[in-house]
Amino acid sequence: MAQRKTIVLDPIMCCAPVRVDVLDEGQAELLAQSFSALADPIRLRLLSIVAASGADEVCACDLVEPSGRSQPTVSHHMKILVDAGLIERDKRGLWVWYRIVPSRLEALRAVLA
Amino acid sequence: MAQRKTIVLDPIMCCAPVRVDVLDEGQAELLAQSFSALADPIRLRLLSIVAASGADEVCACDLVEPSGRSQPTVSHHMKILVDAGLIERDKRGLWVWYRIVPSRLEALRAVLA
DNA sequence: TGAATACATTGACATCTATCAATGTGACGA
DNA sequence: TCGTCACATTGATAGATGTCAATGTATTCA
Repeated sequence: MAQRKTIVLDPIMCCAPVRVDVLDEGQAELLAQSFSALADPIRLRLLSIVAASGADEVCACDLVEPSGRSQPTVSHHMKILVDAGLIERDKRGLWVWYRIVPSRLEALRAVLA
Repeated sequence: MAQRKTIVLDPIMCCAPVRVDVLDEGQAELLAQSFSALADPIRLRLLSIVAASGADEVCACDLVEPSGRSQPTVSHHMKILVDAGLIERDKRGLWVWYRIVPSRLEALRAVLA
């Protein structure tokens, strides 16, 4: 299976906005990984469910049914979002709780400025 | 070959930010196509070259060498960026000129807010 | 009209990705 | 300790994607 390294981007900003400086290869590679995490409709919906929930955290058990995918598939997608740094995972007892990482969303926003 | 439909997102905003409302399936599908265009390091660099150039437009002939890819590959990637609405294409004579579409970048920024 | 130029398209291939059934793992409760 | 529960991992498969050589298509100029 393809290995998916956890990204080590600075959470605030990895680089200047695309309008300012041409991205070097390393920056482009890291950013492409982040945007890849957003490049799937199921992952966007999962991210949105977590981000838009009034609560700070959302249980993994509440993601399977609304996503319309199997439990292993949801687990797979959540791992990609976590590895991209967009979501944090916290296991407590039998349940896993997810919350978004606002600074990472902001970092991607900054690149598009 | 896979067909790639031109996206018809509203150029300013397609939907509420992910923090506000859960994306519906149609919105997620359209956004995933846009983010897919950004999910490749070569495309990010091409976009950045066009966006960061002092001039309003950049000639296609100036994209091949800095990208380190063949001419057909660059043409392929530019088509994806154009279809995603992130870049506009203008052919004048033998040359093709590209310029970015700021409103589309802003629309993606808005979704991540 | 014909040759040269700039870019697009085709075709082929290797790699990557999404998906699910089956199975594994760790935690809790009886 | 044993069964159950919640989630992760594995393995397999179909489809998508990036890449380039070869070729096609306009456009310009002589």
